[in-house]
Amino acid sequence: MSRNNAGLSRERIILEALHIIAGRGLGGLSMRRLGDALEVEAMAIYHHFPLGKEQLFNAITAYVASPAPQGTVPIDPADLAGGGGEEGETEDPAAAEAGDTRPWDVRLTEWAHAYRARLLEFSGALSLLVHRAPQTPSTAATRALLHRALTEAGLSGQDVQRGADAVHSYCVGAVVHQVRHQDEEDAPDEGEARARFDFGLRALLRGLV
Amino acid sequence: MSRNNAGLSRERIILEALHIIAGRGLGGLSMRRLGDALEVEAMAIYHHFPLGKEQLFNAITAYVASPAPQGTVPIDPADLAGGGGEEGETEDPAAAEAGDTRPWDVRLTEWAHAYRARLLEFSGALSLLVHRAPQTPSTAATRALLHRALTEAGLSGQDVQRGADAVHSYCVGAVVHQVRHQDEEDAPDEGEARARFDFGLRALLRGLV
DNA sequence: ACCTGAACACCGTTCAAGT
DNA sequence: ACCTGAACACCGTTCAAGT
Repeated sequence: MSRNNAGLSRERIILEALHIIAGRGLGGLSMRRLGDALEVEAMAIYHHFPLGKEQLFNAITAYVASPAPQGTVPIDPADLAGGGGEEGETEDPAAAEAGDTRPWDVRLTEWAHAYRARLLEFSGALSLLVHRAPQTPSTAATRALLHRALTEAGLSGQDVQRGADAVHSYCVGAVVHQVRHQDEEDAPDEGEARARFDFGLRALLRGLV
Repeated sequence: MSRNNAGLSRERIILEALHIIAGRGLGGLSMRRLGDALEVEAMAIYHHFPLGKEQLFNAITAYVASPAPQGTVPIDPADLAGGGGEEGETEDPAAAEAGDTRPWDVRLTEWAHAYRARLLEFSGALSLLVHRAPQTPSTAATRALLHRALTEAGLSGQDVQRGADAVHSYCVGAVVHQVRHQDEEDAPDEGEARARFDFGLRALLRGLV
């Protein structure tokens, strides 16, 4: 029991926290329980997140809201109150998208589906997103992607930003709506849930252009 | 200090809880602090919410998500796990709306603005909505209103339900988006925030019909 | 640098007791 | 019926100490 290097890392901590959240809900995540799962004293976590649980929540939010290539945990010692991580580690998804020659609506819809899938995968942490908007390479890439697509669609001026906000809002809202109602008796299965998501997304895009 | 009837009620408790949440955030709401604010021992709250904090959270969610006439607190001893209150006390907003002869998009937009205002007013409790979908007279009235409006707009079959979900999703998502980013330096003022909300809502309605 | 272990203030909830 | 007050298990975090 008396080791002094348990191989802890921000990434391991975040992943284990997400695992606990998936199993017991956000309220079931305590520093002590997280320490147990990592086979470490709870206080060891504070060496990696000196600002405590709030900073851990910020990092979890940045991870969940960044549908980047797997393993790309934002690593930044300064994701202080209100901020998120900053550094990615694999190739830049914005650069990969820049040369994409497919129609704007195909690119946008593909992004929306990926984002939706990510939020659903970590739906237990979804409520963290309500009061945190971390800035990561992934969120910057998303903004660039949405702006390029909507500009190509014919929007200009402030309509580009407003359109991007509308698309982003719809995606988050649709996932929240699904998660909110998923325990009801007449809840749709994943096929119908996705069909509803697409129905609204198509309508929004149609009305936007 | 030795009174045994402090005039506590579910409504007073919910209102005081909302006041604490507005001032110190959801994490700042504790049963002990709530008791202090109500000038009562924390344990007195359990007489009105026997299932504890979880039941209180459900009741708060039902209150926030029910933009009914002021003072209409859902009063139901059985808003158990996952459920909300059931009984309203003032006149039925669905009945009031039934004879509304204005165009469908006007009625729908008016509802959306009222709902948005309600969610913004209690934005500190917004994250409670993510995992709770209370059923109240107000939510039933909302469903009826949306279905009537979208049917009048020409939708039919499952498109009515899908369209209603899309509108609902967009409204919640837009408020979440605004609250998420409201502490940033380039955050829009309320005028611009509302303009963005309208921009997306109009686009969605345009694409829906 | 990385982790432990005791300590402190606070928390949700139970339960027996008061009126 | 409505509220109190002590008690219990648990929590986040600080701090001095170990390696």
